Amino acid sequence: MPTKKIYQILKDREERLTPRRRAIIETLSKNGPWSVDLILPELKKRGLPANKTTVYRELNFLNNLGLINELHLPGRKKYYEIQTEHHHHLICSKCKKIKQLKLPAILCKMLADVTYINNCTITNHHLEFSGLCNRCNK
Amino acid sequence: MPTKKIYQILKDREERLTPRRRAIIETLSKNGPWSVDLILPELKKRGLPANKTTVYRELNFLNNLGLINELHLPGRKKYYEIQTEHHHHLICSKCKKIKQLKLPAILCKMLADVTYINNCTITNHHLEFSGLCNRCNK
DNA sequence: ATTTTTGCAAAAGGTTTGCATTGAC
DNA sequence: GTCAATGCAAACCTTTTGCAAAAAT
Repeated sequence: MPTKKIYQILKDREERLTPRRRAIIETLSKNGPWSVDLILPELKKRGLPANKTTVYRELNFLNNLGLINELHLPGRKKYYEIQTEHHHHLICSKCKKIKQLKLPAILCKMLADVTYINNCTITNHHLEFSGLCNRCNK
Repeated sequence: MPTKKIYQILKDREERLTPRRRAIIETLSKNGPWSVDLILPELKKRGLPANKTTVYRELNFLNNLGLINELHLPGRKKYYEIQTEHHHHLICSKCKKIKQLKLPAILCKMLADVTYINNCTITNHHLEFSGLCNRCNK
């Protein structure tokens, strides 16, 4: 979702667009799963240092509006991503970094088509791979 | 993996099989993702109440030996499962319970066959669904 | 002027660590 | 007898909450 659309949604809902909120949204719009401790230095770089509480609150705010997604990754930290094209993640067993991956289209479609198994209705899925990322694979 | 095999592996490694360790392994061998707070009452039921620290330590011990798997589920708690048949999870959006699911065999095989994407080597995957479980689906 | 957002400090929630004691082999 | 497992308390780390001050509309 482009940042402009997010700003529009916030405006429609009569939510305020403060400098810090804007900076957090802009940061999130860059690739990669984001955790609070990754976001904080980004904000400082942009000349809008914020308290971590603010960032936590902002992430919950955006998540509750459905504008970002919480990821379920190993470790204690919470990670979020702006809702973009459907994709999956690879956690590199060597460098521990998280990369975004896209599945082959056929497989992707097959997964999306799974809507019912064992009397369970399926509305969404998270697929996470482990292995070696392109850098560590060399 | 059957509990007997686990006991054998522990024996081979000259690790001790204490009553509490055995009770924890037996508990884990029952279906479902297990967190510390789910395991504790099980141990009490079996007449072997344990301190939560013990359970945390035991789970790390078993995980480090590769006998159980840590799951990546929403929330702050850690969940583990004994390595069984390959399967996936559904997190019910209504009752929040976690169910085990098996994918259609074709899809399962296709996923397993994904070993290389974008210069990344893939060795494993976790697939987690959200939706409504069989009970909430009625 | 009113309501939200922000920062700070403190609390909460889950997990880990240090250390003395108990128990397995 | 030796070394690992256990319980307890305290520390730890990430996230949340309460409250007063600042900023947005």
